[in-house]
Amino acid sequence: MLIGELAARAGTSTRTLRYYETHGLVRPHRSANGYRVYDEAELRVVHEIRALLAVGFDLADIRPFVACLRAGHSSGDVCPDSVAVLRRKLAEVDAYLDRLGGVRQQLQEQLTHAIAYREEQCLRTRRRPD
Amino acid sequence: MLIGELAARAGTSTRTLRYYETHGLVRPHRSANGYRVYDEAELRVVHEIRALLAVGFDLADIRPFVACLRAGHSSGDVCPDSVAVLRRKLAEVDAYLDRLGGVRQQLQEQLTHAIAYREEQCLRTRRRPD
DNA sequence: TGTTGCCTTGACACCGGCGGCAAGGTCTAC
DNA sequence: GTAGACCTTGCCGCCGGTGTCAAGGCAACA
Repeated sequence: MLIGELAARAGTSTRTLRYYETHGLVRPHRSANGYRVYDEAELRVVHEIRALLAVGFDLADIRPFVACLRAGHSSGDVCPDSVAVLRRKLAEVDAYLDRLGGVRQQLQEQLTHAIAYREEQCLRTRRRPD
Repeated sequence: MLIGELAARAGTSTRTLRYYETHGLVRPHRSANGYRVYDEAELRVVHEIRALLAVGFDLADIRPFVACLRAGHSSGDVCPDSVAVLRRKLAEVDAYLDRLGGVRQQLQEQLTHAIAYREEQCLRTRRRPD
């Protein structure tokens, strides 16, 4: 399979596949003319990468999952390094949820305050019309 | 007040203040020698900018708040444009919280699955030790 | 007069995941 | 033989807020 076909089947671009390669995630061999040649298993790898990116992982975080697949496991999740990343990411997400909850609350308060202020101004204007 | 003093008092850098200026948020006048001169009110403006940045606003979102302060209001929140931004941001945060909740759940499931798989492998190994 | 310490503008660097273009090689079909 | 569709490497651009450096002007004090 050449790079264009893999890109099409994985729903991404050739540019992206080359980018993953420079980061050690995808590993084609080369045909005599220098073209990248991918075997079927790489399709699965690319899907794993895309799924994890969609969740918010960066490429460095994804590496253990790819290694896990490459080691022959049917899921990229089950190797120790992957589990460690999953745990860390879960903690990060929890922390971010906390922070975002605080932000939400602050925004809500600012909004409430602003609206109350505006209504008060409105009433005051009615009482003393220009 | 020159730029260095404002930076020190606002807890930021001169580079940052100049950057805000290019984006129309801070407005110094100039002394005869070309130096930026800030009056006291600008300190308040910079604090407003920094507070909103910390919450996750970008500079474009912050503009109405600064304009509101500059219009003489004691809070940057109370003008219509600021309220509109607050509403929009609140909606964005809510959407993001939703999405992040989904991500959290997916991570949790992957983790649960991986751990279950590993335990099963562990037991199987015990039953058939090499 | 020289040093120090402020100020000025301008411009490059960073991060991450690509998009997109250029200049060129390769393969296939007509 | 030539058109077109693929492939190659390499490099710039983007986004946003800031760090940092260069080269120079200005103020004040010894």
